[in-house]
Amino acid sequence: MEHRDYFEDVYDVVRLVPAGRVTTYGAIAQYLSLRAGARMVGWAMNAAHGRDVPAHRVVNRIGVLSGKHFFGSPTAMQELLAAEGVLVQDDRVVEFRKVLWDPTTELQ
DNA sequence: CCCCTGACGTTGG
DNA sequence: GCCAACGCCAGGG
Repeated sequence: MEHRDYFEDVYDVVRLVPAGRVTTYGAIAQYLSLRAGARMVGWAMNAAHGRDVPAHRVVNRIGVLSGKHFFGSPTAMQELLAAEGVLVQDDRVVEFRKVLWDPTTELQ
């Protein structure tokens, strides 16, 4: 992958996540070989507001909705996921392992 | 320039 | 599985 603005690279990957599936900050960082790491993927998402990016499909490594605070209401992220068939309970994605979509293994 | 704080993750105990 | 310590880079104070 090129050394273009990596924020854009992150957004491109997030846009590839199918509805009904979720991915993680770390998986994206690994797929793009970002030396910066998962933390900067989170930073990129921070700047993704208003952009055409399905940010609700990105959760942390154990399936927790760590970014829900950055959505309009406390339940907005969960509702967006539920509308796509991804159930959330106690801020955690139900059956996380099954709905996880890892670009490194899915995009070949 | 130093210190702290993150939409994070790995490692070691 | 839980917790603490780091590593990571960008911004803010």
